[in-house]
Amino acid sequence: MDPRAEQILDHIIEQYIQTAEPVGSRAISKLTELNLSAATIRNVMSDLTEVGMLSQPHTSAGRVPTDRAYRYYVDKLQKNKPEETIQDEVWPAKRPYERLEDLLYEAAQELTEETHCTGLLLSPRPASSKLNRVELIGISGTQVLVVLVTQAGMVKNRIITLKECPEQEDLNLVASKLCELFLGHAIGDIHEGLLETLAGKTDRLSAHAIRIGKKALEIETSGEVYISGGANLCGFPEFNNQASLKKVYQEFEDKRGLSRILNEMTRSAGLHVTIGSENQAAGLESCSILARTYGTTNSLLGSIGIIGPTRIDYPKVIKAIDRSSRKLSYAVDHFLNSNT
Amino acid sequence: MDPRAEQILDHIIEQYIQTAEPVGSRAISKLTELNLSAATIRNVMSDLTEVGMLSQPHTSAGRVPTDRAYRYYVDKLQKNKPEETIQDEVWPAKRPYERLEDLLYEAAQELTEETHCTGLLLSPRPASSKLNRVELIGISGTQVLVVLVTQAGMVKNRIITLKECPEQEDLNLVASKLCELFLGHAIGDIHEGLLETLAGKTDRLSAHAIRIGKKALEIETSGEVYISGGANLCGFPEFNNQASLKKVYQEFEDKRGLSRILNEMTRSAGLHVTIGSENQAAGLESCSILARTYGTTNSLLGSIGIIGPTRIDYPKVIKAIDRSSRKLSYAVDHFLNSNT
DNA sequence: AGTTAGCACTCCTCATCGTTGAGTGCTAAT
DNA sequence: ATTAGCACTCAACGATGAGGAGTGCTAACT
Repeated sequence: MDPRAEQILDHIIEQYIQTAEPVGSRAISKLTELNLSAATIRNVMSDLTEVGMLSQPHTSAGRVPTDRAYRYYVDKLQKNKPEETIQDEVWPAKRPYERLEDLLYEAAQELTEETHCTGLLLSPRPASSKLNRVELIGISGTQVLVVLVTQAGMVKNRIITLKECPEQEDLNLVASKLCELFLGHAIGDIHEGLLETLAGKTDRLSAHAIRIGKKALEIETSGEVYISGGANLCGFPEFNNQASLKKVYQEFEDKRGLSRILNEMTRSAGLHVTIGSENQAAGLESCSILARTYGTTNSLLGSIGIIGPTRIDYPKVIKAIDRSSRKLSYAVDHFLNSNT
Repeated sequence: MDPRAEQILDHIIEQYIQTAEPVGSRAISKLTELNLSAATIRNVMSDLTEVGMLSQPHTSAGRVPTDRAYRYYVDKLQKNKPEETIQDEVWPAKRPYERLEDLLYEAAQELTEETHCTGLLLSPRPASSKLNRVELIGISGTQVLVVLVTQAGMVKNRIITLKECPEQEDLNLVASKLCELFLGHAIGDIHEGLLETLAGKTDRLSAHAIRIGKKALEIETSGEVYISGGANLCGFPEFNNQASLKKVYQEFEDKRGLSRILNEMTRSAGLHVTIGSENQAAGLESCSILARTYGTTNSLLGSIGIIGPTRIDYPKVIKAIDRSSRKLSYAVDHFLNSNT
């Protein structure tokens, strides 16, 4: 693409992000240093419309960037990013955190306030969390309360039902056996395969351990989605009617769509952006989602980011998310080290 | 108040609930069996306006019921209610529930779908829950994971930090001592007073128990608010602008206002209704909240209900809530009995 | 050949202005 | 006490027209 056309497109996008109004050729001619007449800009705009970067609400209106234009814009932003000159951001811990979740929520809320958008957070995937502790507590004839403590300090509990439930003493033995054998392994891995290593053993304890472990370690493979500041969407002109808001809020309730998108984003490190129709969720086709992974140096735990209209201030929001995710990573690292 | 005026007021309210449009004198004259001319109706309407039961959007529009009118209407509905002829509603358990919460959420969702409003649920107040089991699990030098199991089958865990943490063996002894002494007592009561009964004892274990129990049993005194179907509010004509929606959604996020209202409602058995400005929460002055307590015969656990615009179909919604809360009570009872 | 001024054209926006109609309040007759 | 009649109010609607922002095209300019 013509470099001059690129420049013009950038200006149109930035102008539209600021004003939410279709951008005309005159505005670009006046507001930029290009010293080009409106007529010239018009020719370029016409070309950009032909290649699907701009659209017109109606014949005599200005131009609006398409999803494709935002995609191009964001890709360029990422490419020209100053080479990760980043000093680690420090989290000014306001108070000691008891639970990892508290830390995560606070980070998301801070990001929400900073960007005036809606914050998204994907918590660490339980199945990928490393086992630190198992406790089995018989609570009735057939039911056992399973308490799993991960090395990330998260506590999960579930109640499982067994046909025949061993005595509490045996449960304790099974629990400590599981701990001993699988300490530090991902819970999902233990459940999916490692338990089988016990299959050869014929002692009573191992048999119990397999049977109970198979149920006790069955755990969510996706992280949980936390949403903060959903009401902020009511501030955007693109959501000025009930129908458009309803679609998004429905996605906020049935979180499966968001969960899929955020889990997908957590598969590789760094910033991920999905724009408008790129979102694989029916209600989010007029939204953009930006999120960045957080975690320790050698493992991605989850993602933190925001959701807003496709006309979102990408540069500003990306900066905020970068900072946020770094601060959060720092804090999580600190949290984990101080707890082991 | 004149019985005829009452009749007319009822008709106006019911008409307005159906149409969401100001109701005129002609409509009442034609639609009712009263055989009164529009002029007569007008006179009555004028009186009703004077006593604050009706209001006019503008001079030449019909009348709209005020909050006070809805209050009068709901009070009458309650008074004329057929004397609790109620057969217990049965919950057709679709699947076995592992956790009490699952049961509660499903009840709220069912109510939401039935009423097309937004469902509210207040879960049992942890501090009022009766203790069934305590486990103390040391997870680091100074931190102890506390697992509380209530007799309602709810599991709560928190992490507490102790200056000096006893060995796991001692923790186990403390836990079983606490269990033994306080089984079946409300956790809040134990924390507030019962622990003191140990103060006389001078043995090491009792000292530990007081110190740890004071921290371990510190627990929320309010139930948690669960909201289901928030997007449904987007369907009502009264919320057809961003500002009005935003106010309500902000209350959905910072749940303190709703929590206060629902907790208050749970103090006495039965149906509770707060209408418009009666709601002690800034964002809810154009909403009505209806909720009914649920629980076992001798203890109120929480409340289930709905929130919608003040122009809500009170008779229908009240019926739905009554049914729902009875079904839920039945199910909770069943759940508790099958688990002990 | 790229750029630009000029111009006709489109079409949204906004204000104006009757018109309509639903609804009211008042009065006088029943 | 009730009601018919009537004047009045005011939102809603549609038509009309001016204004203006913006476009696309063409012809002239560098």
